[in-house]
Amino acid sequence: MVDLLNATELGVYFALRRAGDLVQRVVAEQLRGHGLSEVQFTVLAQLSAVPQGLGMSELAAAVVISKGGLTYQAKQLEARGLVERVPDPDDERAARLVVTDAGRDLVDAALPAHVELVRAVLIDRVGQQDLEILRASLDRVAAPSNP
Amino acid sequence: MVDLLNATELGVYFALRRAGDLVQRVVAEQLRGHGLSEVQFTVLAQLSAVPQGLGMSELAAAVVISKGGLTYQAKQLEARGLVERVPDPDDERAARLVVTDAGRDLVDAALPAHVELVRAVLIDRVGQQDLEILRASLDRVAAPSNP
DNA sequence: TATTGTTATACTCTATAACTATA
DNA sequence: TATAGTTATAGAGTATAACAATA
Repeated sequence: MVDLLNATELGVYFALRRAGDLVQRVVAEQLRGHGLSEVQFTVLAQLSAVPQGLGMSELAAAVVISKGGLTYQAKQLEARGLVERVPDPDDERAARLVVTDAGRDLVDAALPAHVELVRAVLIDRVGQQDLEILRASLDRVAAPSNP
Repeated sequence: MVDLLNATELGVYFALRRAGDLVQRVVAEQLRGHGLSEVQFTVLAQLSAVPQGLGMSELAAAVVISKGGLTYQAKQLEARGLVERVPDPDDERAARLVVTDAGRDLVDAALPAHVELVRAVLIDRVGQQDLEILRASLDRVAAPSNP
């Protein structure tokens, strides 16, 4: 017999899963309206923050996807003119992925509604004074040391 | 120009996404070790709580999956002897899905490690006094009225 | 030898629409 | 007519392993 989770613990677990699933679901649905999957949005958002782009391996690790999987997504995005492959001047093997103006425009176009949605389904549901506690707790859960 | 999210709000959002993703990832990985996907585990867990089983449409709604998708999963589970289709005595059209002893055994076998994992990656990371606040906040996010 | 990235492959999962049968 | 469920189909996405080129 193992230590079972008590009611509060189980409640936290299921609430986290439900909340995470719900936010993910509505966000994914909205992004689909912009022709982007979550992974694609994540890739574009990551690249938008880094003018010089990111190497494929680096990016794959950040997005938590395999190398082959990222190559597939990079092709999809490149075919739509949202990203570009540029050679790395310091490493002949490496290819850096860089967001194009069109890619940045798409992120910029998707962002306002995205923000509105996040506010509606998440921020506005949590009391102002609880936001800080919530973030601190979830940060500990999401900490890099958490395997 | 939209109202941008402030630092705390953005922090909550990203922390929720990261925490949710992390918990989902490690849980999925562990369940794979038991030969179950998350959807399959959810199906078995739902059925384990209902001796008389659930109708396909009912179950599809609960798991948030299409009818066709559930039929596929039901076949997978049935082929492994984890669930059974039983006719509904009250409706000739309907088929109820019922968990078998083997299915219940599998859930029971997976549960202890599952609980341990949830405790390790989630419960133990959140201060005891914050668990209640966390649950309350996430419950509001996950409320049926949302969105 | 190790690493970067692509390719080829195979597989899992999903939604959709058409369909059958019963309500 | 409407609903329960299955089937057929097609598509998206993923990981894996083999590979080529460079470090």
